[in-house]
Amino acid sequence: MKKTSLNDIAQQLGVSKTLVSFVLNGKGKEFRISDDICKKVIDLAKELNYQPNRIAQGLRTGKTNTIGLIIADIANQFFGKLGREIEQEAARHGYRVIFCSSDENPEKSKQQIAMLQQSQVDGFIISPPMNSEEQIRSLSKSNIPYVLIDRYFPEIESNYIVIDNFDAAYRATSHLLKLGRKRIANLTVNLDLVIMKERTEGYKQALRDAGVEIDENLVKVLPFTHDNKDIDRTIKDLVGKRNNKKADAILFSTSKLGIMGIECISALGLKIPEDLAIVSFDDPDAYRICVSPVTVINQPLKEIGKMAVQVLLNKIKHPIAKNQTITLKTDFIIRKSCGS
Amino acid sequence: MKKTSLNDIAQQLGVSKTLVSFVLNGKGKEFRISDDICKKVIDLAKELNYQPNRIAQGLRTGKTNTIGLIIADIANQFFGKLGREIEQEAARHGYRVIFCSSDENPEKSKQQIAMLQQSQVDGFIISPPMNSEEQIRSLSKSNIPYVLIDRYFPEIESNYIVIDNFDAAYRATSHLLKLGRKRIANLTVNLDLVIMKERTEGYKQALRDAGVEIDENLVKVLPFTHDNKDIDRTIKDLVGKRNNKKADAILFSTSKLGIMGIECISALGLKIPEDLAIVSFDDPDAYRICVSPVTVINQPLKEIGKMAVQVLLNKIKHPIAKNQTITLKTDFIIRKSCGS
DNA sequence: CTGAAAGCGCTTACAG
DNA sequence: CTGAAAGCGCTTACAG
Repeated sequence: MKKTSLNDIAQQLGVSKTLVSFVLNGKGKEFRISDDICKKVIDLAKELNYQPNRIAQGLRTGKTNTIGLIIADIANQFFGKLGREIEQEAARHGYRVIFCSSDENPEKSKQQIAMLQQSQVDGFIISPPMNSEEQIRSLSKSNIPYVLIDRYFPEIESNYIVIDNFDAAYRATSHLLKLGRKRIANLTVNLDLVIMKERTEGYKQALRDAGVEIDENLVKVLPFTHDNKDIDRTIKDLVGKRNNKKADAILFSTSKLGIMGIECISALGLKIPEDLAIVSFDDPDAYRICVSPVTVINQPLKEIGKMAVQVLLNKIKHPIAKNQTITLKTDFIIRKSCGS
Repeated sequence: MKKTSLNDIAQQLGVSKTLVSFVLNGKGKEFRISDDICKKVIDLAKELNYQPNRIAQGLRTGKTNTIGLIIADIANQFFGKLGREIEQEAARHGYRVIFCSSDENPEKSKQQIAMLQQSQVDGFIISPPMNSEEQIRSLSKSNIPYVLIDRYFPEIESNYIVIDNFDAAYRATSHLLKLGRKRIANLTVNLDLVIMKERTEGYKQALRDAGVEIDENLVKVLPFTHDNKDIDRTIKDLVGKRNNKKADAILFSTSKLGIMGIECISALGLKIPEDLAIVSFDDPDAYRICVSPVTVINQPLKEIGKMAVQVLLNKIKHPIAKNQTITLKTDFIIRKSCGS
């Protein structure tokens, strides 16, 4: 059973497909097509269950109403929730979204960008992996609408939506200091991205402002491909028995680190917050039900997703629009992992 | 800067676009086009950074190499991980995937199916919400390739990939019985779906086989829109102070229930597993780091995703292929939430 | 071996 | 008010 096309409707009604197209696109009045004919067209379309072929439309108009989304990993709850918000906001505006997980791999994201371009997406929302500057720059050059989320490259003029990482880390660290922690560690990841640096900077500034000496041994940068073993080694390094300058708190820069970290800490038989206080970026489900629910820096995912779509659609509509750079504040949610 | 098309290449080289199309599709040899010309075409394509327009291709060939995926919620880690596997396997075969979250809402999934059909996807992978039988049946009627995952409708002939829910629940319940639990509750959700019934059936059969009387008061069915309050009430009902026939264990039929449940149990000051043993379907991160890491029924997500794509692509290639119905076994992972 | 032509299903100037 | 025609960028039978 072939799908019904505009032409089928036109022929059965003995009118042109121009007319059918006008009516079905709600331009009946604009072209002063008689109500009678309009009704006939609409009724027949419904009867034949006419479904417009969006790719034919896209080919003709150059607009597919599709957004390409590239994130690190949709199975990571941070991106899952963010993806969900983006999907929802996009749908509200009649856009579909094609999801791609880049695994922080610039080769992959490059391929995915090419693939999405071939699919004629109207624009991109990208959480760019490190070393993907060239790809992003080339989007700019080709005048393809895109907005970056979660990360950005200061040297490239882009639309982006990020959070105030410095401020968030500063507040988290200050919180630990206020509760009397002195040897605060920062566990982060070598994604060579400004946002990670900003987090560590905020952490250091808080220490400085409190007159606490910065000990570079307490700043641990893991490869972004870290697994349990890397974390395990690092945690042991920070709080191991032979260490006479043990850390008494850890600020995790990602929840992936945090979740793995908590597993290791438990395995070592250490108690949170007694032996070790903990704060982390992001707020996965896991943090609410673990031994000592985790105090977190929660990102406004709903807003990030919403803004990303809105900024992108605006750019699609107005290609000459100035780039928008939006920095959102985070929520600091105090639970039990820092003691009191 | 306009994108370069087949025609541009043809004109610059003074050949027909037929030829260019052949060469670029690797059919140079098949049509015995001279190596010299082949090379010229390929080189120029590279130089001009030619990107084939996939939607034009799709319009012409009737194949878009796109899969439509409809799941309940991509922010739910179960579907996030599953979606990831599907994306990955699809990419391996040159397919893209459009993600849609239906929120278990048949109205939404209906719209999403229509939208995806209009986008000319080659096939669907669907986790159908309850009351979506008609939509699924109509896909069958229209001969559109699709495969169901996680759930299925016994009365509709479909491709589907599910797990052996009865067996999984049976084993989990038996495990609790072996550890001496007598008053085992089953917390489930009123998704009027066979899979939920099978889970409860497996639970009941295990009780029967162990000679333990089934107490219907211990089977709690929550509305699928449940929030913390619903769970809270239910948990209190099961283990509240005034209850002289308290439950001593709970089998959660979904991890969403389980995560909320553990929050409530902790809030009530109850200890897992001392006061209450716990087993749950699915294995989100949260379960590994909570107070008492949770013993779970883990679904083989990698395999489900892989099979779903493979079965779908097979159906796309061979539209008359018989439907495949695949039931996979689950892993039972013992942690600490049941004691020993 | 290579090219001219038709056509996938739409939209949209243009003409009357 | 309505229609004939061109064209978006491809693929593919057909012809030579």
